[in-house]
Amino acid sequence: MSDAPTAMPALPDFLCFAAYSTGHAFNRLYKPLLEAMGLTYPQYLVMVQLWAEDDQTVGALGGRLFLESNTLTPLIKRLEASGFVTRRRDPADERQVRVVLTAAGRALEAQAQSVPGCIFEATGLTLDEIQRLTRDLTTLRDRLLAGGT
Amino acid sequence: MSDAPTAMPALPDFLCFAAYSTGHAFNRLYKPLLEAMGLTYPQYLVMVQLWAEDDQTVGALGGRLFLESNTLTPLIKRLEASGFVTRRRDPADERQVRVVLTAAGRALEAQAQSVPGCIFEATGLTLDEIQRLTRDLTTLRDRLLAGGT
DNA sequence: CACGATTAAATCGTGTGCGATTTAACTAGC
DNA sequence: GCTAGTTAAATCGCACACGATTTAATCGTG
Repeated sequence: MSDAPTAMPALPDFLCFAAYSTGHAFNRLYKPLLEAMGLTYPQYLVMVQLWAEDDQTVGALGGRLFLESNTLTPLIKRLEASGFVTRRRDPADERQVRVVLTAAGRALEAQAQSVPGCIFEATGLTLDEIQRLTRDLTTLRDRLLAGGT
Repeated sequence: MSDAPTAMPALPDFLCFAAYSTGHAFNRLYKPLLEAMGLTYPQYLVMVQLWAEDDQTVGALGGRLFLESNTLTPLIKRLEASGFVTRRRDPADERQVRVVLTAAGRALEAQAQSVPGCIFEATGLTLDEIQRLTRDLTTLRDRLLAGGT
């Protein structure tokens, strides 16, 4: 095993800070694009999932986003208030709430088509570089989540 | 230039989501370590800066963290309430507030010595891999921040 | 069938992030 | 040396995150 750092490193050397600040930088870049559609970034992530597969439970959405109902319930209620989704208890299991797109929610996908391209341009990276970085980060994230257990 | 994606990709393919979720995973890993010291993760980032150089203005701290006074002022007030820093107007320029470590704040650095090592272990990466990923993310972040102008 | 254990959402409180505005202090130009 | 413009913090409102708890529904075992 390599040596762990002993002295306190400087801020720019923190991998955690690089991830933290890059996440916020993405959020700032997305904000004006999504604001035009009436979405926040976490709301956009929920919509992306519903566009891929409609009629999902809160738990299923949260499982892929690594978020729980304490965060998702109010977020989805705001999506409902905006008219993009409806929420209803699953008749087969009343514990679960199923989230379903409205016509307006489905229509939003067309407007969102240009968003990934805009973000891609701003990264200044090639598709290969993006894929590698995404893979590396995903691996790291899964290790961190496993280590926290 | 490479082609930008046209169809809406799936969630795991989003680089932004990889950064977003990795940031949260780091936060969850840090939480129990920092909680024992009475800090949150953003508060820890401020303390790391003050340990490197004491007596900084809110603006200087925010410049390196990419945060503004709307976020930092209440955060630093909580650090003050916890007894780790003091805040006082700079006599030479009363617009600025200088943040200074207390004895308790300086003492906390010793307790924090083990934190980077714990995080390093959890990443499962080598120092080289960490440095490369940190560099790649920092480059990306700076491009995103520049693009948002 | 009963009943304790488990599961899914919702609720609550605290602490960020951040756009927008406000307040106070400095600076520049006349 | 006065005033317009700029700068630094602070304030305000809203939307996440998340630990902890609560509520309601289902499951498992006898």
